[in-house]
Amino acid sequence: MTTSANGRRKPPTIHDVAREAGVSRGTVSRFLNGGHYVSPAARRAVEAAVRKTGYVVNRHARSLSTGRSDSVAFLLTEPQEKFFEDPNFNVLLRGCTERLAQHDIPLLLMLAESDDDRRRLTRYITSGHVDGVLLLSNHSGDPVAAELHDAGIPLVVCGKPIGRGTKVSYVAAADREGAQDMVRHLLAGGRRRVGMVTGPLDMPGGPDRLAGYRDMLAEAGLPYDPALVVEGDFRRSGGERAARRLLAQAPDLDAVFVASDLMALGVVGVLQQAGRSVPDDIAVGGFDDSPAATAIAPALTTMRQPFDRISAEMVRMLLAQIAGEDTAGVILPTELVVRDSA
Amino acid sequence: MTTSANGRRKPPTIHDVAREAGVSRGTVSRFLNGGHYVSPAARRAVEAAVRKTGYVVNRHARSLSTGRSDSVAFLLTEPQEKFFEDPNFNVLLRGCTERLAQHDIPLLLMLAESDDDRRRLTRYITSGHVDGVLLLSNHSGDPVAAELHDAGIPLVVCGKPIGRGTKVSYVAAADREGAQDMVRHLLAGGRRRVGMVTGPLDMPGGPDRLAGYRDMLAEAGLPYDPALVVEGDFRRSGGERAARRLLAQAPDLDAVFVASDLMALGVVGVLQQAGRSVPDDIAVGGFDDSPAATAIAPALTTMRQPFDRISAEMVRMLLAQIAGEDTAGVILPTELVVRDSA
DNA sequence: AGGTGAGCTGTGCACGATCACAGAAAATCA
DNA sequence: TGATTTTCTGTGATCGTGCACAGCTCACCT
Repeated sequence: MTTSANGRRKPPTIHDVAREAGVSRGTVSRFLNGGHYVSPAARRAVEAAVRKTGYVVNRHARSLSTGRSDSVAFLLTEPQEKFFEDPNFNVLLRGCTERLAQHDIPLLLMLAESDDDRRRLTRYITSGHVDGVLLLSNHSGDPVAAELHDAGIPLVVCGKPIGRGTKVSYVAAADREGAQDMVRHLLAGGRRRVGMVTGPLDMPGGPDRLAGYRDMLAEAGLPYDPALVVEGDFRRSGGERAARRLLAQAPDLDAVFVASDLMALGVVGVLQQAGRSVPDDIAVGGFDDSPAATAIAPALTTMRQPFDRISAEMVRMLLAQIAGEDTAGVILPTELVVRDSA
Repeated sequence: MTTSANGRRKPPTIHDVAREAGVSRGTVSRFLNGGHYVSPAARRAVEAAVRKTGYVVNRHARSLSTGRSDSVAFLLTEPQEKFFEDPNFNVLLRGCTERLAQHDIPLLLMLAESDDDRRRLTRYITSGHVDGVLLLSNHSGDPVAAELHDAGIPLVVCGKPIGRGTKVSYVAAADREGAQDMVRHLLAGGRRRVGMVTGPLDMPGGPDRLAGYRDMLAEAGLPYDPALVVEGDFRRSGGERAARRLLAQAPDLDAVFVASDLMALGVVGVLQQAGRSVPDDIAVGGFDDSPAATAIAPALTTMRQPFDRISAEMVRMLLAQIAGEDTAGVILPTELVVRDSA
């Protein structure tokens, strides 16, 4: 362990360990990677030498040699707050972290808000610093997914991509069917003026949940009334805005299907402030079954997205791609969770 | 651009570019790193060759050669939600990202919740994958800071470390003086039963803000009443809990100094629910001047932490350390922002 | 005894870049 | 003009690993 001019230590190499242990580089390398074909005596000597020298592997050298980096990126291409305020995001992130941890792979969170960030991180990723990318919230116009895919970087996006552009792998919930189930539930409760707050229509989950809503109206023989539908942004504040518009445009509505729980919180709040009782006057159905759903009164009736399975599937597919296999899209079923709001 | 057996492209190297451009590797390398000592003709040829081959630098190889990785970690060693719900965190993170962007350095967010994560990421970092670490929220018992420091990794922590352990660089606000200013303001408003909700006493900002509070009580000749002081956790829910305890222990209190805005939101909410008017019955002073401070009624009187300067200073110090310089601790002044709550 | 295979070990090369160095060409100066 | 500097270029050597290969020892089997 030597000291360089500027006072920063120069870390020991595998060579130093080998010399210290009285064995060759190859033996040390074998010890570090699984430990097969290493005699007990050599093993003990190397263990001691590693401890004594304070050796840690140089990942640049290892990666250069193996072509792998043993790390994965979790890429966000929208303003931080949008994710951070969303309990679903936390669940998803934690799920992916834990699954990857089982393979001893660290997850690096990367935030790309500006175009400048986007370029910098794309370059960073394509230059090999991660083995693959988990991508959240790609707008239909977002070029990042296509760029990474074209660069040959293993990639799994969360949510079914909108534009039928490049053929990227994705994991999504059954948005259309889930929306159908929820609206069916609202109608079964006797509601007839059922409004909807959609997600952004250029984002995963936007159009499909709207389509499910229209499916059920048609099946029930109810007309589609544009005044009953408002586009939101998956944020709480967007839900509040949407609820105010709905009350103005269609004061007689008796139910609302809201395309995310976070927006639903905002909707319920505004409805209550306006003197409407939930669910007596207006039933509210959410989507996600996020932790926030039970944090308000009345507890939110919602469609559960299987976030555990989604994150597990995302990681599984990404690792498969990294291993050289091809993967396609996966759609997982949702489940109606009936609570008090509908 | 060849295709390997499993269908994954094998990326072009600097050698391919050199051959394509009809120059040597050295010339290509010089072109990539600043472009000095490259003739106009060679420059054009290399530019064209890079475009044609789709070359991107292999950062593992570069890092192995240079010893630098040109990336920095932002390390969080507490549960995600704790940061994500805090608007201050967003400001700080964005500030650091932007400052680093000016040097074209990507910021990698790393979350270490479990001990297992902590070990994995420490290993990842010490094995050279980042040039330095910005660390948030280190408890006094948290060994991460010491480990990284001992491993010789450039490191700057946010907030003044509690335990006088290792000598790590830090950037902090003037917690004690800021607390003094706020309590002085409350006393100047005629309040005499001034309570306090502290931060965790084993975290930066915890003990010092409490000390400032006691300073001012002493200066005003008021006794220190333990019933007026409750320890919080810097979270909104913790503020709510603390407020309920304060009301129970000291129903006659007429002011509260809360050690963070987020907790103050919770405190104000509980006080109002209990029928106390803010600021008429009870004045509330916060700390941070987070974006949340103006999101409630009454708008929060608070101590502004100069987050812009804090993030700028953290990045400056980290880059200085990476360049081989030594850095110490920096304390930046706070500023009283008088609004409606006190 | 001789052949076979498994366990273990060391050596050389490759990974893809940077960098120091030496030498050639062009520009400047006396 | 020749001497000197400046610009430009190509060639090893190097960074610290992993991996293929060859060789060596030892146990086991026929």
